Amino acid sequence: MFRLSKITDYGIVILAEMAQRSLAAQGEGSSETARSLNARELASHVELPLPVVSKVLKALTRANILESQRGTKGGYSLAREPEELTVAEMIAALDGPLALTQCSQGPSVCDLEATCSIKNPWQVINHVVQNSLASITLADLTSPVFSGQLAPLAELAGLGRPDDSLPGEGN
Amino acid sequence: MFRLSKITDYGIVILAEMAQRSLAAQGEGSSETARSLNARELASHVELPLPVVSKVLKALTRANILESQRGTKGGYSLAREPEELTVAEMIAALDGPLALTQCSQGPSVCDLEATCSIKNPWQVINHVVQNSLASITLADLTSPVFSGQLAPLAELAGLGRPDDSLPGEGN
DNA sequence: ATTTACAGGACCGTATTAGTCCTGTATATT
DNA sequence: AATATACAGGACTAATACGGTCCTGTAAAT
Repeated sequence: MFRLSKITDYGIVILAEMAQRSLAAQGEGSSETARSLNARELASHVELPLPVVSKVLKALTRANILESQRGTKGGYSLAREPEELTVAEMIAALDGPLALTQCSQGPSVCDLEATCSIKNPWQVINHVVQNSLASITLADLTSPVFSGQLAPLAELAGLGRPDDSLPGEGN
Repeated sequence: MFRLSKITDYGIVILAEMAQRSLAAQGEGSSETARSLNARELASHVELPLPVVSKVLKALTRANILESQRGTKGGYSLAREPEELTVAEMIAALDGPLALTQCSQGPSVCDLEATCSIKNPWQVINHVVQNSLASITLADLTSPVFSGQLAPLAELAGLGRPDDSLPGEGN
């Protein structure tokens, strides 16, 4: 169905929440470093079950997107500034590396390798998508003036050809 | 895992095959209209089981990407010139419309709609990817000088930010 | 009338996903 | 030190989706 997993979806929601909180904390004159939030707090803020949130947080920590602190006053905090964290990275951390089709993963993975004549093209397509996702940061996602900010990006994608797919509801 | 379905993968291979054949037919001085190929022929050319190929062909026909002819001398042919058919369309036809996350599909599909603050951003991300895919045509895929042809496209994607995701094998 | 080939589903085994839970380890407090 | 808190890393299960096959019907040519 060409859809991201729910875990990834949740992950981005959670990261957006964290980015906004750290922003708010800065705004009210706290110290620069964002306070770390524990899994329970985050779960209640995004209204998702604790085990799910916990799973996501652990995965993001393994991917070095979050930093964790154990113990009584433990919790999670962003390992980087929101401007430095791309959507592509978040997806790679939670959904695995982007590989739209088998042969994009590397040689000898696809059964059709011998007969298929479009290996390279698929790999390029992969890169195009990858780079699209790498061009959007967590900061972009939480920015209140988001649509304005992303306008150049939309243009970028539009450079190719007008969007003539998705022909209405004709399915 | 954020991967296209095999059906989609096959579909693009099949379409590429058809595009190349119609090109070859033009080259050897046949009439302008490409001869239609039946499912059996196509299956043997791409070395895939007939039922699978048949399934793909039917789906592509429903999506108006192919035209079908029934009966003894029946078969399938491209409904449009390869230059007019985008990868985004092929994917939409076989994998369903691109919706990276639930809330991209439309209002009231996502459980988190009330609390989630990043609806629009997801939709924009969706569009960026969509437009990337819409910028590549079937003709691009079969072109022998493909990598050269796509260079501007790769640049296009690179405009955003260098590809800093996929941090090696660090998973 | 018969043969060929597409149309449109139903169907089922397998693999993936979503979500929960359990055991272990690090840290802060008392 | 003992205890409570919170993360780390898996194992595990039910539900879902996917891949692939097959069956019945309809259109077209001989």
